[in-house]
Amino acid sequence: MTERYARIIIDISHEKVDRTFDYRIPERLFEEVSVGSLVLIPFGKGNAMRKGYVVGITPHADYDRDKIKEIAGIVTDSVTAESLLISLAWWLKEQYGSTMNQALKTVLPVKQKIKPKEKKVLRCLLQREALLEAWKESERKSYKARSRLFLAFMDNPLIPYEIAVNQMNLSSATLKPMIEKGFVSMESEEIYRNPIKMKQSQVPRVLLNQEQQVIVDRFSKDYSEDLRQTYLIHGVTGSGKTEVYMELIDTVIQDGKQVILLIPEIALTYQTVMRFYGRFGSRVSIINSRLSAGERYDQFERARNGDIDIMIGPRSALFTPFAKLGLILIDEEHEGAYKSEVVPRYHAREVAEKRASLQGASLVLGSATPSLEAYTKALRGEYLLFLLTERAKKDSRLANVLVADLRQELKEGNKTIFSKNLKAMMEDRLEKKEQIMLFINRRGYANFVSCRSCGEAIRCPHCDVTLTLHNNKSLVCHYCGHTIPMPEKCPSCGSPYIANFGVGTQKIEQMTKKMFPSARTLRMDLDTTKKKGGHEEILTAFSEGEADILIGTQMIVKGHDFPNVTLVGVLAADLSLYTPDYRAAERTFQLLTQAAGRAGRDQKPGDVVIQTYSPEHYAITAAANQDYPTFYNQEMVFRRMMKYPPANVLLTVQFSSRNEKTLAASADAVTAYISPMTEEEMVQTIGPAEASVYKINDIYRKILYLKHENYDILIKIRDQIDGFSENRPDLFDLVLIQYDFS
DNA sequence: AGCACGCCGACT
DNA sequence: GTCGGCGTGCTC
Repeated sequence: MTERYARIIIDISHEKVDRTFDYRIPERLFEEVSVGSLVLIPFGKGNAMRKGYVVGITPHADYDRDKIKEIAGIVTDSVTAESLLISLAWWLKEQYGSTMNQALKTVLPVKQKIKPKEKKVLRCLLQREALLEAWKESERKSYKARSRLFLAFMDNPLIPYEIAVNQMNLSSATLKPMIEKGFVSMESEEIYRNPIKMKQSQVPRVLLNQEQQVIVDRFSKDYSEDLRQTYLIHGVTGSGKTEVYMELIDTVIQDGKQVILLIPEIALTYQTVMRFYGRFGSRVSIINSRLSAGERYDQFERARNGDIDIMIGPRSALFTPFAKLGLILIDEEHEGAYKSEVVPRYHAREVAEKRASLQGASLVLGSATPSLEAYTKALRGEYLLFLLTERAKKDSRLANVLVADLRQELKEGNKTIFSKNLKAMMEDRLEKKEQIMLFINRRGYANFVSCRSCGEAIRCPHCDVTLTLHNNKSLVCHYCGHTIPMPEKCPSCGSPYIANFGVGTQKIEQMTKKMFPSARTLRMDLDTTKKKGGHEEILTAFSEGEADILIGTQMIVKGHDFPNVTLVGVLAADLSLYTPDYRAAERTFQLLTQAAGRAGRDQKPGDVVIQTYSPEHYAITAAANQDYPTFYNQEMVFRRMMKYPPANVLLTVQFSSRNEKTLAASADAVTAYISPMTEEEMVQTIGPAEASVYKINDIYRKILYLKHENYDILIKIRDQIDGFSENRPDLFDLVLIQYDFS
């Protein structure tokens, strides 16, 4: 007789039980129990019934046969969304390499806290006299735990249960008899949270142009015919993708289904939010990283209860527990923020595809500069591609782009950061009272400080990077935050001639003020937007015309509409082009295209000046011509030649350790161990090599790259590495191995 | 989380 | 000796 066992996670959130337990599946439940099921199981000494999630099914349990208990039953009441998310967690674990717990925490972030709405409180039932008496008694008998509690009650008759357990180290073994004796009572206090307050304004429905209408019509037709697939909308900046999204959302919620809209956090501005509120009112909810765990829980709860139909948010909104999901939209699909930086290192696009297929939902991706991955799939016919080539606003045209060759400028003796053309155009716009945006892909005052005598750069003692000068008085490490005051003289040779190199936003601002003394400038970078709402504040000030020139990093090129901006200057396009990353050209193209899209959003024509030392590079010429297909073809030649994604799958294995020697030994051992398999399967192996920043926070890192066209083979190799490292604690106890697929 | 076990001081 | 509080460890 065959037996089946289920691997189950107990529905209690506590570190100690944060793992799987095996249970026998009774034959009568063979049909019903599958990965993702929510089941009832007897747990612990008292066999108390608890909920558990089935995360795996095996024919053999690796636990003492006699001690294994049986699943008591299955929980059926309306848990579809939850069990679906559990199976999604399982998929995440398999696909990206993490533990089931890490995957579950990603998918059910609110499971961390048990019912945050309810807060348990201990109330003292003794009067002052009796309390004093009880305390003396417990002191005399040296009942330490009780004594601590009584003492605390003297100050306050109400003590949160959590504090009693965690800080006062009281256990239920102590509390239970005290409750029975009537000394204390346990109460749960309801805490009501205010829902987000937003007024609903009536936004007039915009008439779609023909290109937009084509998308809506096709989607609606497919949707009504129960055809679910992935669509890629490639729309130039300002082509009105949001209007299309709203129509698609409308189609789906009219059908009684729910919608998730993913937006990069940085683009989740007040303006955007208000547009959706205006159209869909209180059926919309928003999550962002500033919400507290409780507020977040509430929003997910509202989704679960069916109080809302639309969830808008960053990556994590993907796990909104909608039971009847009909559509997932990913705006700015190419954004790096859609890739998780922590284990499991999932990509929202891939997870969205999986979730959509699990729940029978459609997926719509939108971008002005699609990722090579998405565009490749669209060309292969896996996605349905739509184009939006016109700007939605009447009379608004794409900007004229001019590329300024900085090598030439230098030859002609121009040592400022502004090329002739840019300077002339800036003067012209200031004259006309039109606005200018200056874009630089760096923050801080300068890249690094170095000595002109000995050439030594000042470096972070914990990380393998140079320190960055801030406000001309302190040096900050951008990796670990280590800060020292700007030294008077060179720490290595003592020479007083030390100075900053490179250019940052602060320096640009200073130089701009020098060159255009009458212009009012605003600066926007990580430093000026650190405080809450700083972001919004600066953008609002600029859009209300409080400044003539906005200087900033990446963040100024996202989203916002500034009708009065007619000139955009990209000061050094090369900065992102020569980073040690195979995506450098793609990212540069995207940034330049987005930046160019900021100019001339209204009737007034716009100009863009791209300053560069590599005017002939295809990422720059293609961006200047707003020519995505040419860029795509060129870049794909490079990716195919180098076997980089999306031509191949790239598995990055990162080894990290505080001990440099152990690190090298373990990385080499792994490489040697997998070499028979990599040779047989023709997997291209690079490394192990030191990471581009070898040391961060005193932890050394080495990288091993594996390339192959077949995902499954790389997964097999990953599993081999996992097995190997588990069997060699001598090498891997102090080494952390992390995987990343791209 | 919640139960049981074993340790240890207090009381008879 | 016994009783009972307290801290810890385990739960398939």
